[in-house]
Amino acid sequence: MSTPGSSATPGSQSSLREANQRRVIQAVRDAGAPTQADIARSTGLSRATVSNIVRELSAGGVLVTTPTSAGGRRARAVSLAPAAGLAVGVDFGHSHLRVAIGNLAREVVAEQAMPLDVGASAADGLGAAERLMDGLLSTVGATRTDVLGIGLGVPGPIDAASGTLGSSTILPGWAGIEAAGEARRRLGRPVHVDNDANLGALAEVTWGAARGHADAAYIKIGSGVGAGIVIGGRVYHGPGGTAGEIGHITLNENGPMCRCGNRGCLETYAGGRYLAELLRPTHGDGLTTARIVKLALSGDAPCRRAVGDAGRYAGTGVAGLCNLLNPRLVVVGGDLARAGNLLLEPMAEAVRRSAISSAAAIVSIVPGVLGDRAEVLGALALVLTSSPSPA
Amino acid sequence: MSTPGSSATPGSQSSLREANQRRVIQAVRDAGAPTQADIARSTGLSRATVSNIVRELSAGGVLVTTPTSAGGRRARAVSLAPAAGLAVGVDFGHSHLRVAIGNLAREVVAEQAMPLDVGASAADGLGAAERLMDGLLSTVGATRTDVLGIGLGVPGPIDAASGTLGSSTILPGWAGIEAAGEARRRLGRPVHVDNDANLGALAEVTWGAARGHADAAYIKIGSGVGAGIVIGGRVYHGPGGTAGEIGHITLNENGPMCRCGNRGCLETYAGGRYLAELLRPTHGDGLTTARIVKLALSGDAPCRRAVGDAGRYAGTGVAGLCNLLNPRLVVVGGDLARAGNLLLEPMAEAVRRSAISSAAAIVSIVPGVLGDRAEVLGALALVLTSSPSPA
DNA sequence: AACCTTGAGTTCACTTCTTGAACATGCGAG
DNA sequence: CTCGCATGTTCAAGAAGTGAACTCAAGGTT
Repeated sequence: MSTPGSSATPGSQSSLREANQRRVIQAVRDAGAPTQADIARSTGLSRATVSNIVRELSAGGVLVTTPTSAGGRRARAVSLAPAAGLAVGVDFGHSHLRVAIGNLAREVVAEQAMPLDVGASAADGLGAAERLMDGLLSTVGATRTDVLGIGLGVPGPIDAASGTLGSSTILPGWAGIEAAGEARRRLGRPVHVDNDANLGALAEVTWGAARGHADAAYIKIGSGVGAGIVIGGRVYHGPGGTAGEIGHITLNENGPMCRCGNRGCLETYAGGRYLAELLRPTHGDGLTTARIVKLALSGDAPCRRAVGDAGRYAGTGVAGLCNLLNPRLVVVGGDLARAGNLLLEPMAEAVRRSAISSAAAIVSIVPGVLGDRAEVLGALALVLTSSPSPA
Repeated sequence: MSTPGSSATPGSQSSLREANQRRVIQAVRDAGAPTQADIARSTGLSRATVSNIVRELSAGGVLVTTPTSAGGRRARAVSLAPAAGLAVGVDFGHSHLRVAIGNLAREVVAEQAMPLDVGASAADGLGAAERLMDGLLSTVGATRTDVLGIGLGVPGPIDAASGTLGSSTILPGWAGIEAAGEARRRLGRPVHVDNDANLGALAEVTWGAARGHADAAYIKIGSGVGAGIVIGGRVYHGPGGTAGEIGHITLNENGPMCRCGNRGCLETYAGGRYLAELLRPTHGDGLTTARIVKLALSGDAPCRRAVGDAGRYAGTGVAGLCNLLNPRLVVVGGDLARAGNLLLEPMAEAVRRSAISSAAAIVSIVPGVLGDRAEVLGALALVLTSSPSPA
């Protein structure tokens, strides 16, 4: 009776069966709504085996087969049972809160954003998230008990294992908060946490520009700079849980002071908050990253220059990443990425210039396709991939 | 007839069988010379299965059972067949050639090094390796047909998949050579190639300082600078096959010209060849890395300073690596590492200083324990782990 | 000395799984 | 309208793991 999740003794036939069930579920997850034949091809299993496993998992309520409305044969799409549960993604940005609800078939069924004060406490933020989530759930006729898990995105370094935020987070009200536990207590459902860059990477690799790539890097350039590293199809967190902090590699020993306590970090040359500082003499106070991008796109010379330089510096850092990890694809996201080629061109140029030739030759620097939804969608994907109903 | 090594399609029964064969072999390796009952207990497999697998592998010549000399029943110790096959590791350094022979029990049974001219052609080098290998084989009473595979270590970037050397190799006579194929033709046995840093990483993780670590980095500082990155227990090569080129991350846009064509690469600040350049005014021509280390250890002030500075610069680069990958362990090897704390202290200090605090806090910078044998042993491990008879 | 206990390794019947082949089904192209 | 063809299902055969029964030998017990 399809008891996935439970693990049989390793090496036994039933463990093989379970492994193959996981393979099938993973294939469905990866492909969205494949046919059984697709699954057979992508997993390498025989059609017969796939047929058996799909029947079992359908009986167990894990998968559903949609009889191709047309009524006939020719492709019965298999997908994860939507009624089996919902996933909630919550993204805390530096000035906004965004919540999305999706089902196991990876369809986003509801999504909403609202502004949130940077200085808000963790309690305030979670309270707002709670209300937003409940509101969205009621619009889709569901309740909290339908929620399999909640993915939480926070800016700044976080240990995904313990769920504790580092001190250098962008949200001062959150420093040192054991975010995962706190959210679990308030929301009453399993919570998974990760930082914004890792979630962006997860989203882009699941739905976006890096789809189908087992190895890739996602660079988020917004107010700060961070990276999500995808290795073997999964976001790599590293032994310490905070991998991907590309924003704080040193470009210049004697450079500007960074909020992390070092000097000359990449972030101080490419992060939106530092660009605002740079542009203060010409543009005054209150310049946001979004505004800088807008001005740059409309031809404002200082802003164009600032964005271009940010791209060059970011490219130098990415070149280092390319030397170390030799990826085929680097996806660029975050607010500053909305400047398009104003940012990407100098960035790609810097990579070609600074990376070792064998690394520069194979890497493509492309913009993310999910925009400011990347983080919420990643939070959603976090639930769908990390605590899947059965996987 | 026990065709281990060849991998069946994942998910199939035969793949399960292979996995269980590996389990048994691993158990034997871990325990030394266990009985079948011991194996059954430690693997969780049934005694019947163990019996079958042991019979197969014995017939295949991989395992041997010693009939407890006493003649009777009661514990037939199982061990890896020493004669089942040998692995050969070959390491081409910038000035030497080193060959080691090991058996499936991971014991090194013969090892020898000889000087080799830097300018030697690939054909010369392979010829010398051939003679050295044959000589060593005869000393252990074996022939080439006993060799299961040959691991080849070369300095410089190499695509492990295609086996072609990049142009920036340290050995000019090898540039563009399709090393794996060339060696296979000459030596007539399966050949696996990788670069020196990756092999050092593999060796340290298999036998040395990083043993038991699934994630770690190995930095080789010798004439050049390179890294081997271990992720999930395996050396990570990246999509392009040349990951780990830490020697060519840019520390200074306007720094010294590097042989890779860029300027201010880490290698130009920490690589032995550049230190020799730096010390030319005080010490004249012909300074080797080994000599610099020796002088530094014996108190020569310029050399101490040069080594210390190299450590600081290397540490800055390693800090970037720590920010990106957040490892718990960084092993330092290569000729310059023989300077011990003269190099490691400033290096660790630079990491503490330049890496983000969460990354600096958890990382240990330790010296490798395999010295200049690291690469050969890694080449040996390459054979034992990548195409192991069955392992 | 004869006997019993105990654990090791093997054999056998049984069950679980995967798989290739054969088969039914229905959409598209010609 | 028919044929080709890919899809999904069923079936029998083969591969593999497992518990139980069995053989075997050492070592202690009576």
